[in-house]
Amino acid sequence: MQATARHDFQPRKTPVQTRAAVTVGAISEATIQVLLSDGGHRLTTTRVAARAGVSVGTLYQYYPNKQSLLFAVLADHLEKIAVAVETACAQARHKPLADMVRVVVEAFVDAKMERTDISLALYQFAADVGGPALVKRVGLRARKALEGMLQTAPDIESPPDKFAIEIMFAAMAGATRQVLESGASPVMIRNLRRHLVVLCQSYMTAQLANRRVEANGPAA
Amino acid sequence: MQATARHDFQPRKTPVQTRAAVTVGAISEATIQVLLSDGGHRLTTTRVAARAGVSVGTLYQYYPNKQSLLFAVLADHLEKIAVAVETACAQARHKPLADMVRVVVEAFVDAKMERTDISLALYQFAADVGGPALVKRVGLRARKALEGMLQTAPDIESPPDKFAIEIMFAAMAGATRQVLESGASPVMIRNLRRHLVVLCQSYMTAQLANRRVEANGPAA
DNA sequence: TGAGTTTATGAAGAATTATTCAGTTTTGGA
DNA sequence: TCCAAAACTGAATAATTCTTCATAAACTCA
Repeated sequence: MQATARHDFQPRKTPVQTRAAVTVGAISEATIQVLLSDGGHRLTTTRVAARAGVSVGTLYQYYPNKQSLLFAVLADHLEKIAVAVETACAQARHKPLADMVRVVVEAFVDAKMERTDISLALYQFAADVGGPALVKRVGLRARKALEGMLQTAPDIESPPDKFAIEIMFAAMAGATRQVLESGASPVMIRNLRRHLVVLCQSYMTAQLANRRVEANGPAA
Repeated sequence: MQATARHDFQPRKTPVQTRAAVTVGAISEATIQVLLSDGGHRLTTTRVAARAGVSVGTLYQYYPNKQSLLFAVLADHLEKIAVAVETACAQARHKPLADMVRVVVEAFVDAKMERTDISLALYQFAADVGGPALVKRVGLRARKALEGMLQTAPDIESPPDKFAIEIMFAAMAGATRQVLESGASPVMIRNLRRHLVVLCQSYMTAQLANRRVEANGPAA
Protein backbone atom coordinates (compact mmCIF):
# COMPACT_ATOMS: atom_id res chain seq x y z
CA MET A 1 0.00 0.00 0.00
CA GLN A 2 2.04 2.94 1.19
CA ALA A 3 5.70 2.57 1.89
CA THR A 4 7.04 6.13 1.91
CA ALA A 5 6.34 8.96 4.32
CA ARG A 6 2.91 8.81 5.81
CA HIS A 7 2.89 12.39 6.95
CA ASP A 8 2.68 13.88 3.53
CA PHE A 9 -0.75 15.41 3.77
CA GLN A 10 -0.03 18.42 1.63
CA PRO A 11 -1.41 18.65 -1.91
CA ARG A 12 1.10 17.83 -4.59
CA LYS A 13 0.45 20.87 -6.74
CA THR A 14 -2.18 23.54 -7.06
CA PRO A 15 -4.31 23.95 -10.17
CA VAL A 16 -3.31 26.67 -12.59
CA GLN A 17 -5.92 26.41 -15.28
CA THR A 18 -9.65 26.56 -14.61
CA ARG A 19 -10.06 23.07 -15.94
CA ALA A 20 -7.81 21.72 -13.22
CA ALA A 21 -9.63 23.64 -10.52
CA VAL A 22 -12.85 22.04 -11.64
CA THR A 23 -11.20 18.65 -11.55
CA VAL A 24 -9.95 19.11 -8.02
CA GLY A 25 -13.38 20.22 -6.93
CA ALA A 26 -14.96 17.20 -8.55
CA ILE A 27 -12.51 14.91 -6.80
CA SER A 28 -13.35 16.45 -3.44
CA GLU A 29 -17.03 16.07 -3.99
CA ALA A 30 -16.60 12.54 -5.31
CA THR A 31 -14.72 11.58 -2.18
CA ILE A 32 -17.70 12.53 -0.06
CA GLN A 33 -20.09 10.83 -2.44
CA VAL A 34 -18.21 7.57 -2.30
CA LEU A 35 -17.81 7.83 1.42
CA LEU A 36 -21.55 8.14 1.78
CA SER A 37 -22.72 5.61 -0.75
CA ASP A 38 -20.07 2.93 -0.46
CA GLY A 39 -18.87 3.29 3.09
CA GLY A 40 -15.50 3.88 4.59
CA HIS A 41 -13.56 0.76 3.74
CA ARG A 42 -14.74 0.66 0.18
CA LEU A 43 -13.35 4.07 -0.53
CA THR A 44 -10.58 3.46 -3.02
CA THR A 45 -8.70 5.98 -5.09
CA THR A 46 -9.89 4.31 -8.28
CA ARG A 47 -13.49 4.49 -7.21
CA VAL A 48 -13.20 8.14 -6.26
CA ALA A 49 -11.59 8.97 -9.58
CA ALA A 50 -14.29 7.11 -11.46
CA ARG A 51 -17.03 8.90 -9.59
CA ALA A 52 -15.34 12.22 -10.31
CA GLY A 53 -15.20 11.33 -13.98
CA VAL A 54 -11.42 11.38 -14.20
CA SER A 55 -8.74 8.73 -14.17
CA VAL A 56 -6.70 7.68 -11.17
CA GLY A 57 -3.62 9.30 -12.56
CA THR A 58 -5.30 12.66 -12.44
CA LEU A 59 -6.11 12.21 -8.80
CA TYR A 60 -2.52 11.43 -7.98
CA GLN A 61 -1.43 14.55 -9.77
CA TYR A 62 -2.93 16.65 -7.01
CA TYR A 63 -2.83 14.41 -3.99
CA PRO A 64 0.33 12.45 -3.20
CA ASN A 65 -1.67 9.66 -1.57
CA LYS A 66 -5.07 8.61 -0.38
CA GLN A 67 -4.62 10.02 3.08
CA SER A 68 -3.92 13.50 1.82
CA LEU A 69 -7.19 13.38 -0.06
CA LEU A 70 -9.16 12.56 3.06
CA PHE A 71 -7.18 15.05 5.03
CA ALA A 72 -8.18 17.81 2.64
CA VAL A 73 -11.86 16.97 2.86
CA LEU A 74 -11.74 16.73 6.63
CA ALA A 75 -9.90 20.03 6.94
CA ASP A 76 -12.49 21.69 4.76
CA HIS A 77 -15.34 20.48 6.89
CA LEU A 78 -13.74 21.44 10.18
CA GLU A 79 -12.91 24.87 8.88
CA LYS A 80 -16.58 25.54 8.34
CA ILE A 81 -17.40 24.50 11.88
CA ALA A 82 -14.67 26.71 13.28
CA VAL A 83 -15.82 29.70 11.28
CA ALA A 84 -19.42 29.19 12.38
CA VAL A 85 -18.43 29.22 16.03
CA GLU A 86 -16.11 32.18 15.65
CA THR A 87 -18.75 34.19 13.83
CA ALA A 88 -21.33 33.43 16.46
CA CYS A 89 -18.93 34.44 19.21
CA ALA A 90 -18.19 37.72 17.50
CA GLN A 91 -21.87 38.51 17.11
CA ALA A 92 -22.79 37.73 20.69
CA ARG A 93 -20.22 39.90 22.39
CA HIS A 94 -21.48 42.14 25.16
CA LYS A 95 -24.78 40.31 25.39
CA PRO A 96 -26.01 38.62 28.56
CA LEU A 97 -24.47 35.25 29.32
CA ALA A 98 -27.61 33.28 28.49
CA ASP A 99 -27.84 34.87 25.06
CA MET A 100 -24.20 34.19 24.35
CA VAL A 101 -24.57 30.53 25.11
CA ARG A 102 -27.73 30.22 23.07
CA VAL A 103 -26.27 31.87 20.00
CA VAL A 104 -23.13 29.77 20.05
CA VAL A 105 -24.82 26.46 20.69
CA GLU A 106 -27.38 27.03 17.98
CA ALA A 107 -24.72 28.07 15.51
CA PHE A 108 -22.69 24.99 16.27
CA VAL A 109 -25.54 22.54 16.00
CA ASP A 110 -26.76 24.16 12.80
CA ALA A 111 -23.32 24.03 11.22
CA LYS A 112 -22.90 20.43 12.21
CA MET A 113 -26.32 19.43 11.01
CA GLU A 114 -26.21 21.22 7.72
CA ARG A 115 -24.24 18.35 6.33
CA THR A 116 -24.96 15.62 8.79
CA ASP A 117 -23.86 13.02 6.31
CA ILE A 118 -20.39 14.47 5.91
CA SER A 119 -19.80 14.85 9.62
CA LEU A 120 -20.77 11.29 10.13
CA ALA A 121 -18.81 9.85 7.25
CA LEU A 122 -15.63 11.71 8.09
CA TYR A 123 -15.43 10.76 11.72
CA GLN A 124 -14.32 7.27 10.96
CA PHE A 125 -11.21 8.50 9.22
CA ALA A 126 -10.20 11.17 11.63
CA ALA A 127 -7.88 8.82 13.46
CA ASP A 128 -5.79 7.64 10.51
CA VAL A 129 -5.50 10.85 8.65
CA GLY A 130 -4.04 13.39 10.94
CA GLY A 131 -7.52 14.17 12.19
CA PRO A 132 -6.71 14.40 15.88
CA ALA A 133 -4.30 17.24 15.22
CA LEU A 134 -6.88 19.05 13.11
CA VAL A 135 -9.67 18.48 15.60
CA LYS A 136 -7.46 19.69 18.39
CA ARG A 137 -6.61 22.85 16.50
CA VAL A 138 -10.25 23.57 15.71
CA GLY A 139 -11.20 22.91 19.31
CA LEU A 140 -8.58 25.40 20.39
CA ARG A 141 -9.86 28.04 18.02
CA ALA A 142 -13.40 27.53 19.24
CA ARG A 143 -12.42 27.75 22.86
CA LYS A 144 -10.35 30.85 22.25
CA ALA A 145 -13.34 32.49 20.60
CA LEU A 146 -15.59 31.43 23.45
CA GLU A 147 -13.17 32.77 26.01
CA GLY A 148 -12.92 36.12 24.29
CA MET A 149 -16.65 36.44 24.06
CA LEU A 150 -17.32 35.44 27.65
CA GLN A 151 -14.97 38.13 28.90
CA THR A 152 -17.36 40.72 27.52
CA ALA A 153 -20.43 39.39 29.33
CA PRO A 154 -21.96 42.27 31.31
CA ASP A 155 -23.85 40.17 33.83
CA ILE A 156 -21.13 38.10 35.49
CA GLU A 157 -18.42 39.09 37.90
CA SER A 158 -15.54 37.19 36.35
CA PRO A 159 -15.43 35.03 33.24
CA PRO A 160 -15.55 31.24 33.61
CA ASP A 161 -12.22 29.48 33.81
CA LYS A 162 -10.71 27.49 30.99
CA PHE A 163 -11.77 24.14 32.30
CA ALA A 164 -15.40 25.14 32.36
CA ILE A 165 -15.18 26.33 28.79
CA GLU A 166 -13.48 23.15 27.73
CA ILE A 167 -16.13 21.03 29.39
CA MET A 168 -18.93 23.02 27.85
CA PHE A 169 -17.42 22.68 24.42
CA ALA A 170 -16.84 18.97 24.91
CA ALA A 171 -20.42 18.49 26.01
CA MET A 172 -21.76 20.46 23.09
CA ALA A 173 -19.64 18.76 20.47
CA GLY A 174 -19.77 15.34 22.06
CA ALA A 175 -23.50 15.26 22.58
CA THR A 176 -24.10 16.38 19.02
CA ARG A 177 -21.87 13.66 17.71
CA GLN A 178 -23.43 11.06 19.95
CA VAL A 179 -26.92 11.93 18.80
CA LEU A 180 -25.80 12.02 15.18
CA GLU A 181 -24.20 8.63 15.34
CA SER A 182 -27.18 6.96 16.92
CA GLY A 183 -29.26 7.75 13.87
CA ALA A 184 -31.01 10.88 14.99
CA SER A 185 -34.54 11.52 13.81
CA PRO A 186 -35.41 15.08 12.73
CA VAL A 187 -37.49 15.40 15.88
CA MET A 188 -34.55 14.37 17.98
CA ILE A 189 -32.32 16.90 16.27
CA ARG A 190 -34.70 19.74 16.90
CA ASN A 191 -34.88 18.71 20.52
CA LEU A 192 -31.15 18.43 20.76
CA ARG A 193 -30.75 22.00 19.64
CA ARG A 194 -33.19 23.29 22.21
CA HIS A 195 -32.06 21.15 25.11
CA LEU A 196 -28.38 21.67 24.48
CA VAL A 197 -28.94 25.38 24.99
CA VAL A 198 -30.55 24.73 28.36
CA LEU A 199 -27.79 22.31 29.27
CA CYS A 200 -24.97 24.72 28.52
CA GLN A 201 -26.71 27.69 30.08
CA SER A 202 -27.46 25.91 33.31
CA TYR A 203 -23.95 24.51 33.50
CA MET A 204 -22.38 27.91 33.03
CA THR A 205 -24.41 29.55 35.77
CA ALA A 206 -24.03 26.59 38.11
CA GLN A 207 -20.32 26.59 37.55
CA LEU A 208 -20.04 30.28 38.35
CA ALA A 209 -22.12 29.87 41.47
CA ASN A 210 -19.99 26.96 42.64
CA ARG A 211 -16.88 28.98 42.20
CA ARG A 212 -18.25 31.82 44.29
CA VAL A 213 -19.11 29.40 47.08
CA GLU A 214 -15.68 27.82 47.00
CA ALA A 215 -14.00 31.20 47.08
CA ASN A 216 -16.00 32.42 50.08
CA GLY A 217 -15.71 29.36 52.24
CA PRO A 218 -14.09 26.11 51.14
CA ALA A 219 -15.51 22.97 52.74
CA ALA A 220 -18.26 24.85 54.49
CA MET B 1 -11.24 -9.40 0.87
CA GLN B 2 -14.63 -10.62 1.97
CA ALA B 3 -17.10 -11.86 -0.56
CA THR B 4 -19.70 -13.74 1.46
CA ALA B 5 -22.14 -12.48 4.05
CA ARG B 6 -20.86 -9.54 5.96
CA HIS B 7 -23.31 -9.90 8.78
CA ASP B 8 -21.78 -13.02 10.20
CA PHE B 9 -20.57 -11.65 13.46
CA GLN B 10 -21.19 -14.77 15.50
CA PRO B 11 -18.27 -16.93 16.64
CA ARG B 12 -17.75 -20.02 14.54
CA LYS B 13 -17.49 -22.48 17.41
CA THR B 14 -16.97 -22.35 21.14
CA PRO B 15 -13.96 -23.89 22.84
CA VAL B 16 -14.40 -27.27 24.49
CA GLN B 17 -11.02 -27.97 25.93
CA THR B 18 -9.20 -25.64 28.29
CA ARG B 19 -6.44 -25.20 25.80
CA ALA B 20 -8.85 -23.73 23.30
CA ALA B 21 -10.34 -21.36 25.85
CA VAL B 22 -6.87 -20.04 26.56
CA THR B 23 -6.28 -19.60 22.86
CA VAL B 24 -9.47 -17.61 22.36
CA GLY B 25 -8.56 -15.40 25.29
CA ALA B 26 -5.11 -14.83 23.86
CA ILE B 27 -6.57 -13.87 20.52
CA SER B 28 -8.89 -11.33 22.13
CA GLU B 29 -6.08 -9.79 24.07
CA ALA B 30 -3.79 -9.80 21.05
CA THR B 31 -6.41 -7.93 19.06
CA ILE B 32 -6.35 -5.10 21.53
CA GLN B 33 -2.57 -5.18 21.72
CA VAL B 34 -2.20 -4.88 17.98
CA LEU B 35 -4.86 -2.22 17.83
CA LEU B 36 -2.96 -0.15 20.32
CA SER B 37 0.58 -0.67 19.12
CA ASP B 38 0.10 -0.85 15.37
CA GLY B 39 -2.99 1.23 14.80
CA GLY B 40 -6.27 0.50 13.16
CA HIS B 41 -5.40 -0.04 9.54
CA ARG B 42 -2.44 -2.24 10.32
CA LEU B 43 -4.54 -4.70 12.19
CA THR B 44 -4.41 -7.84 10.12
CA THR B 45 -5.54 -11.31 11.04
CA THR B 46 -2.04 -12.64 10.54
CA ARG B 47 -0.58 -10.05 12.83
CA VAL B 48 -3.14 -10.72 15.51
CA ALA B 49 -2.52 -14.45 15.30
CA ALA B 50 1.23 -13.95 15.51
CA ARG B 51 0.89 -11.73 18.55
CA ALA B 52 -1.34 -14.30 20.17
CA GLY B 53 1.24 -16.97 19.49
CA VAL B 54 -0.98 -19.07 17.25
CA SER B 55 -1.37 -19.46 13.52
CA VAL B 56 -3.94 -17.71 11.36
CA GLY B 57 -5.82 -20.93 10.84
CA THR B 58 -6.50 -21.16 14.53
CA LEU B 59 -7.98 -17.71 14.55
CA TYR B 60 -10.34 -18.60 11.73
CA GLN B 61 -11.44 -21.66 13.64
CA TYR B 62 -13.21 -19.44 16.13
CA TYR B 63 -14.02 -16.32 14.18
CA PRO B 64 -15.49 -16.60 10.69
CA ASN B 65 -13.89 -13.33 9.62
CA LYS B 66 -11.99 -10.32 10.80
CA GLN B 67 -15.09 -8.30 11.53
CA SER B 68 -16.47 -10.87 13.93
CA LEU B 69 -13.23 -10.66 15.86
CA LEU B 70 -13.54 -6.93 16.30
CA PHE B 71 -17.21 -7.24 17.01
CA ALA B 72 -16.51 -9.60 19.88
CA VAL B 73 -13.98 -7.27 21.44
CA LEU B 74 -16.26 -4.28 21.05
CA ALA B 75 -19.23 -6.12 22.51
CA ASP B 76 -17.14 -7.12 25.48
CA HIS B 77 -16.11 -3.57 26.17
CA LEU B 78 -19.59 -2.12 25.82
CA GLU B 79 -21.03 -4.78 28.07
CA LYS B 80 -18.79 -3.59 30.87
CA ILE B 81 -19.98 -0.02 30.42
CA ALA B 82 -23.61 -1.07 30.44
CA VAL B 83 -23.18 -3.12 33.58
CA ALA B 84 -21.40 -0.26 35.32
CA VAL B 85 -24.27 2.11 34.61
CA GLU B 86 -26.95 -0.40 35.57
CA THR B 87 -25.22 -1.21 38.83
CA ALA B 88 -24.87 2.45 39.69
CA CYS B 89 -28.53 3.05 38.92
CA ALA B 90 -29.58 0.17 41.12
CA GLN B 91 -27.49 1.45 44.02
CA ALA B 92 -28.71 5.02 43.83
CA ARG B 93 -32.43 4.32 43.91
CA HIS B 94 -34.48 6.38 46.36
CA LYS B 95 -31.68 8.84 46.90
CA PRO B 96 -32.02 12.56 46.19
CA LEU B 97 -31.72 13.58 42.54
CA ALA B 98 -28.31 15.17 42.93
CA ASP B 99 -26.88 12.02 44.46
CA MET B 100 -28.33 9.87 41.73
CA VAL B 101 -26.73 11.93 39.03
CA ARG B 102 -23.41 12.03 40.80
CA VAL B 103 -23.24 8.29 41.33
CA VAL B 104 -24.14 7.46 37.75
CA VAL B 105 -21.83 9.97 36.13
CA GLU B 106 -18.90 8.93 38.24
CA ALA B 107 -19.54 5.27 37.54
CA PHE B 108 -19.70 5.94 33.83
CA VAL B 109 -16.56 8.00 33.65
CA ASP B 110 -14.67 5.51 35.79
CA ALA B 111 -15.74 2.58 33.65
CA LYS B 112 -14.77 4.41 30.51
CA MET B 113 -11.46 5.55 31.85
CA GLU B 114 -10.42 2.26 33.33
CA ARG B 115 -9.28 1.18 29.92
CA THR B 116 -8.95 4.44 28.11
CA ASP B 117 -6.80 2.84 25.47
CA ILE B 118 -9.41 0.26 24.53
CA SER B 119 -12.23 2.76 24.33
CA LEU B 120 -10.17 4.91 22.09
CA ALA B 121 -8.88 2.16 19.86
CA LEU B 122 -12.27 0.58 19.38
CA TYR B 123 -14.14 3.70 18.37
CA GLN B 124 -12.60 3.76 14.95
CA PHE B 125 -14.06 0.39 14.10
CA ALA B 126 -17.51 0.85 15.52
CA ALA B 127 -18.86 1.96 12.17
CA ASP B 128 -17.75 -1.00 10.08
CA VAL B 129 -18.37 -3.76 12.50
CA GLY B 130 -21.97 -3.59 13.56
CA GLY B 131 -20.98 -1.12 16.24
CA PRO B 132 -23.86 1.29 15.77
CA ALA B 133 -26.35 -1.44 16.58
CA LEU B 134 -24.39 -2.44 19.65
CA VAL B 135 -23.95 1.13 20.80
CA LYS B 136 -27.62 1.79 20.32
CA ARG B 137 -28.56 -1.23 22.36
CA VAL B 138 -26.21 -0.27 25.17
CA GLY B 139 -27.53 3.27 25.10
CA LEU B 140 -31.04 1.93 25.42
CA ARG B 141 -30.13 -0.22 28.40
CA ALA B 142 -28.45 2.71 30.07
CA ARG B 143 -31.39 5.02 29.52
CA LYS B 144 -33.82 2.40 30.73
CA ALA B 145 -31.82 2.02 33.93
CA LEU B 146 -31.66 5.78 34.34
CA GLU B 147 -35.38 6.13 33.84
CA GLY B 148 -36.18 3.46 36.40
CA MET B 149 -33.89 5.05 38.93
CA LEU B 150 -35.19 8.55 38.41
CA GLN B 151 -38.74 7.44 39.06
CA THR B 152 -37.73 6.65 42.64
CA ALA B 153 -36.30 10.08 43.36
CA PRO B 154 -38.00 11.42 46.52
CA ASP B 155 -37.33 15.10 45.89
CA ILE B 156 -38.97 15.74 42.55
CA GLU B 157 -42.60 15.94 41.57
CA SER B 158 -42.47 13.92 38.37
CA PRO B 159 -39.54 12.16 36.70
CA PRO B 160 -37.80 13.86 33.77
CA ASP B 161 -39.08 12.97 30.33
CA LYS B 162 -37.28 10.67 27.95
CA PHE B 163 -35.75 13.43 25.89
CA ALA B 164 -34.08 14.93 28.89
CA ILE B 165 -32.63 11.59 29.83
CA GLU B 166 -31.42 11.01 26.32
CA ILE B 167 -29.76 14.40 26.21
CA MET B 168 -28.09 13.88 29.53
CA PHE B 169 -26.76 10.52 28.48
CA ALA B 170 -25.55 11.92 25.17
CA ALA B 171 -23.79 14.76 26.93
CA MET B 172 -22.18 12.43 29.41
CA ALA B 173 -21.01 9.89 26.87
CA GLY B 174 -20.18 12.42 24.21
CA ALA B 175 -18.19 14.73 26.40
CA THR B 176 -16.21 11.83 27.77
CA ARG B 177 -15.39 10.63 24.32
CA GLN B 178 -14.52 14.10 23.13
CA VAL B 179 -12.11 14.62 26.00
CA LEU B 180 -10.62 11.19 25.52
CA GLU B 181 -9.98 11.69 21.86
CA SER B 182 -8.29 15.01 22.30
CA GLY B 183 -5.57 13.36 24.31
CA ALA B 184 -6.74 14.03 27.80
CA SER B 185 -4.19 14.62 30.50
CA PRO B 186 -4.78 12.97 33.88
CA VAL B 187 -5.59 16.39 35.30
CA MET B 188 -8.17 16.93 32.61
CA ILE B 189 -9.76 13.58 33.31
CA ARG B 190 -10.10 14.29 36.99
CA ASN B 191 -11.67 17.62 36.15
CA LEU B 192 -13.97 16.03 33.64
CA ARG B 193 -15.33 13.68 36.27
CA ARG B 194 -16.06 16.51 38.67
CA HIS B 195 -17.45 18.98 36.18
CA LEU B 196 -19.57 16.45 34.37
CA VAL B 197 -21.41 15.84 37.63
CA VAL B 198 -22.17 19.54 37.96
CA LEU B 199 -23.20 19.72 34.34
CA CYS B 200 -25.67 16.86 34.55
CA GLN B 201 -27.05 17.93 37.89
CA SER B 202 -27.69 21.49 36.82
CA TYR B 203 -29.24 20.36 33.56
CA MET B 204 -31.61 18.01 35.31
CA THR B 205 -32.85 20.62 37.73
CA ALA B 206 -33.04 23.30 35.07
CA GLN B 207 -34.97 21.00 32.83
CA LEU B 208 -37.47 20.19 35.57
CA ALA B 209 -37.92 23.86 36.39
CA ASN B 210 -38.48 24.71 32.75
CA ARG B 211 -41.12 22.08 32.46
CA ARG B 212 -42.98 23.41 35.48
CA VAL B 213 -42.96 26.89 33.99
CA GLU B 214 -44.21 25.64 30.66
CA ALA B 215 -46.97 23.67 32.34
CA ASN B 216 -48.19 26.60 34.41
CA GLY B 217 -48.16 29.22 31.74
CA PRO B 218 -46.79 28.66 28.26
CA ALA B 219 -45.39 31.76 26.54
CA ALA B 220 -45.71 33.86 29.66
C1' DT C 1 -0.39 29.53 -35.69
C1' DG C 2 2.78 26.96 -32.82
C1' DA C 3 5.99 26.09 -29.10
C1' DG C 4 5.96 25.29 -24.38
C1' DT C 5 3.37 24.27 -20.37
C1' DT C 6 -0.30 22.20 -17.92
C1' DT C 7 -3.46 18.46 -17.51
C1' DA C 8 -5.35 13.89 -18.28
C1' DT C 9 -5.00 8.86 -19.33
C1' DG C 10 -5.12 3.99 -17.72
C1' DA C 11 -2.69 -0.31 -18.12
C1' DA C 12 0.96 -2.36 -15.41
C1' DG C 13 3.60 -3.18 -11.21
C1' DA C 14 4.35 -4.15 -6.52
C1' DA C 15 2.38 -5.16 -2.13
C1' DT C 16 -0.71 -6.53 1.05
C1' DT C 17 -4.43 -9.10 2.95
C1' DA C 18 -8.46 -12.21 4.12
C1' DT C 19 -9.49 -16.76 4.04
C1' DT C 20 -9.15 -21.86 3.09
C1' DC C 21 -8.01 -26.66 3.77
C1' DA C 22 -5.43 -30.88 3.74
C1' DG C 23 -2.63 -32.69 6.97
C1' DT C 24 -0.43 -32.94 11.78
C1' DT C 25 -0.44 -32.76 16.75
C1' DT C 26 -2.67 -32.82 21.19
C1' DT C 27 -6.15 -34.09 24.43
C1' DG C 28 -9.16 -36.73 27.53
C1' DG C 29 -11.69 -40.54 28.55
C1' DA C 30 -12.56 -45.85 28.15
C1' DT D 1 -2.66 -47.90 26.29
C1' DC D 2 -5.41 -46.43 22.46
C1' DC D 3 -8.44 -43.75 19.65
C1' DA D 4 -11.82 -40.49 18.16
C1' DA D 5 -12.65 -35.80 18.71
C1' DA D 6 -10.69 -31.35 19.22
C1' DA D 7 -7.22 -28.16 18.20
C1' DC D 8 -3.57 -26.39 15.52
C1' DT D 9 -0.59 -25.46 11.42
C1' DG D 10 0.90 -22.43 7.58
C1' DA D 11 1.77 -22.46 2.66
C1' DA D 12 -1.25 -21.44 -1.09
C1' DT D 13 -5.06 -18.87 -3.22
C1' DA D 14 -7.66 -15.27 -4.90
C1' DA D 15 -8.71 -10.63 -4.49
C1' DT D 16 -7.92 -5.90 -3.79
C1' DT D 17 -5.56 -1.81 -3.64
C1' DC D 18 -2.20 1.99 -3.97
C1' DT D 19 0.77 4.25 -6.91
C1' DT D 20 3.66 5.14 -11.08
C1' DC D 21 4.92 6.53 -15.64
C1' DA D 22 5.18 6.86 -20.50
C1' DT D 23 2.11 8.86 -23.64
C1' DA D 24 -1.49 11.82 -25.42
C1' DA D 25 -4.56 15.68 -25.28
C1' DA D 26 -5.75 20.46 -24.12
C1' DC D 27 -4.65 24.93 -23.18
C1' DT D 28 -2.08 29.65 -23.13
C1' DC D 29 -0.32 33.50 -25.09
C1' DA D 30 3.01 35.70 -27.97
